[in-house]
Amino acid sequence: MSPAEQPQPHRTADVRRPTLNAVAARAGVGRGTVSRVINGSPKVSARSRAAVEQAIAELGYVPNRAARSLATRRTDAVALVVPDAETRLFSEPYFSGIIRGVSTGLAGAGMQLLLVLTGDEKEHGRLAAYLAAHRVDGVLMMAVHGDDTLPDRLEELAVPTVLAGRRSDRERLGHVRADNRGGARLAVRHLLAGGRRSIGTITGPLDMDVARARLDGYREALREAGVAVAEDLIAAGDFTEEGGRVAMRELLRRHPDLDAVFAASDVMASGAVLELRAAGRRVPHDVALIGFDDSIVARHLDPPLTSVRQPLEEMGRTMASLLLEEIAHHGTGRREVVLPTELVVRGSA
Amino acid sequence: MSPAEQPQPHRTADVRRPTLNAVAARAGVGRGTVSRVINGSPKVSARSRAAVEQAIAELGYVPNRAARSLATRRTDAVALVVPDAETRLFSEPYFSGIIRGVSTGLAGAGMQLLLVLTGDEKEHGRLAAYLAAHRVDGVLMMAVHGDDTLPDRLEELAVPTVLAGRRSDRERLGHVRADNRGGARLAVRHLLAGGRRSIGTITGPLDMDVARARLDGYREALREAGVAVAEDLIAAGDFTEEGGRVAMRELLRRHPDLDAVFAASDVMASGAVLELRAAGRRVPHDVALIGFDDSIVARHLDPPLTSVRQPLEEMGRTMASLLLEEIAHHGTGRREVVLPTELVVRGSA
DNA sequence: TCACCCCGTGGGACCGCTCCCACGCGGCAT
DNA sequence: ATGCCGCGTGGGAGCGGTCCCACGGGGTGA
Repeated sequence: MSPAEQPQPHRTADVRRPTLNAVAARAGVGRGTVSRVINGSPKVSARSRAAVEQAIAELGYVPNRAARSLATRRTDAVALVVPDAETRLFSEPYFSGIIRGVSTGLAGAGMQLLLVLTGDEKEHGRLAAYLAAHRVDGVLMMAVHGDDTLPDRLEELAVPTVLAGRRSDRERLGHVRADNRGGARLAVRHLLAGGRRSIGTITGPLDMDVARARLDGYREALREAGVAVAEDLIAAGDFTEEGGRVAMRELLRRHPDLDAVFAASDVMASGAVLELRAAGRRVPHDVALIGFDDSIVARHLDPPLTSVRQPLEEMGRTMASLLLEEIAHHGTGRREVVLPTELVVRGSA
Repeated sequence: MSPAEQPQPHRTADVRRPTLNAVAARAGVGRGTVSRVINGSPKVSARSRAAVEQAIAELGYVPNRAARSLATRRTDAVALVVPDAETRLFSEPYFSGIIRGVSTGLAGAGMQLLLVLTGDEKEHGRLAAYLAAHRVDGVLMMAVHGDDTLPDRLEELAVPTVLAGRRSDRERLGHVRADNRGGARLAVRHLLAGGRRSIGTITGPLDMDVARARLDGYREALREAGVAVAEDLIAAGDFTEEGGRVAMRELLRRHPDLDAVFAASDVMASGAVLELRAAGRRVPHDVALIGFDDSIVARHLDPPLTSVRQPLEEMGRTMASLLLEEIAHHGTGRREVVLPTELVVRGSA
């Protein structure tokens, strides 16, 4: 950090809060005893405990986090790292849901949540050092890309880390993800159950694990139904609306007779709808359509989009608890948790 | 905080980071000098500075925030408080845009961003104490309700605070808001320019300042165009889709001949669209429609919704800088900043 | 040449907490 | 009665910074 970036020195309004010493004096006990009461140590007599608790209440004492942190070498804070490029994704329920869960999960443990939006990968070196340097007890990362090296750096630095989603199926760090494959299977089974047989899919970028998993689920569902998987019914999108539109156009060109599409995201599905409409195909009459994410656009599409929902809040809570565990018992954690998805049936399929 | 809530004691991996003392030893200078270099004091000879900077680089030294915080009685952190009830609003670009701006604005000053989701108002007492107790240097609050007392508590506790939006036109705390009135005026002028004359409006809950401001803008635009404001062209919504739908139905009942509607939010507009469609009115042919917020639903409505956009990221940045100023020069701040809105014209009007 | 000043510097004294050692005291076995 | 044990307890010694005082040395003016 260059000197120029330093905030100007100042002092906050000098209303000094009561210290642990003040509590001790008022309660007529030593500092050690107060500390024990605050930290719930059992080795305190009922009398002392009562006296201390009363003094705390009377003084409105709240422990100074910085002092505690300095002494314990803990921070009681974790960082939630969100790549800046993905902040438009904030707009998706994805982030809000997960953040909510994370927040709930942490609050119970008295942990603070630091929100860190990172720019490009160039910053990652600095960021890793920053996070490692007694800043936070652990790190949660969202929207990790397959080639993101920040998690590895954090691992080297022995910073407990939990990811939302994995970078690949060889992910070594602890992470939480939705059952993307299972969700895709649900979607495609639903299409099959509706009598559709020529089912295309619009995938996400295949260097992303989610995209691959959803494609796998598509393949599995067809296979288990004894339907041959035609490779030209698979079109690659990029999780954008325009990408979905282009992919849909391509699918229609290759298979004018197709009667259903599973899109690996709602946003791509919304692009597909536009293209289908332009091509004079009615949804769901001519072509049934299912998306993934159950995002806001799903409800507002015409017709409303059938979509696969992930248990976002639970994912967030799980991330929090995995991280807390990893923080408490270094190295024990590093587990992966897969949570079930669910099909939300609306008008489009 | 009850003892039971306390995290179990533990130590993070004891890879001790270099301290300021280590840097001093390595550079062959005193602690004071190192501190001066880090904090950009001019009272350091070039020779010492160079030596210190080299030692810092070699050791990979990063100052310990807790220690600094303890000594300075600052935290270099601010809290962003978001009412939990509103977290679904995360889904709106509103939050993501503002958070982004805030994050950018703070990063430059080396400030950390603490995300705090609060539950019901009952928590506010605890929260205020918590925030005041040396936790953060300042507080940013989003989605403040007119009757929210947390800001007042913070004010009493002399915690620098900046709000997103104001609670009423008598707001005493520093805040940043969009020119809601002006935005509404833009919308209604656009409808008038399109030849519409029987223009209704769907308002938000009128106990909210934004809602009142947008209604005021509606009235002003009509008045300045010499169009009489018919009170029965005003229907109250509640910023929800269903509310928008109900309000639209009511407007159609009262004024079957109406030819345009200004909805105080996109979400309400999306409800209105459904109702208009159900009533066989074509948008924009029979009834032109404009929303507010330029949210995602706007782009995905059919037809795409003309809407008023707020400069969200700039609002966030401004909030950050107001807060930093207030923190630096206690009491100087407490300003209000109103940022201009802009009409994004799409298919619906 | 001497007094004075100022600049750069080292290091002591905190900031408020936790950790842990040592101590006092009552109860039990000897 | 004496020794021993263990429970509660007080308080010293840090944790890693900042602040500020006091001090040495070179330059300036008398």
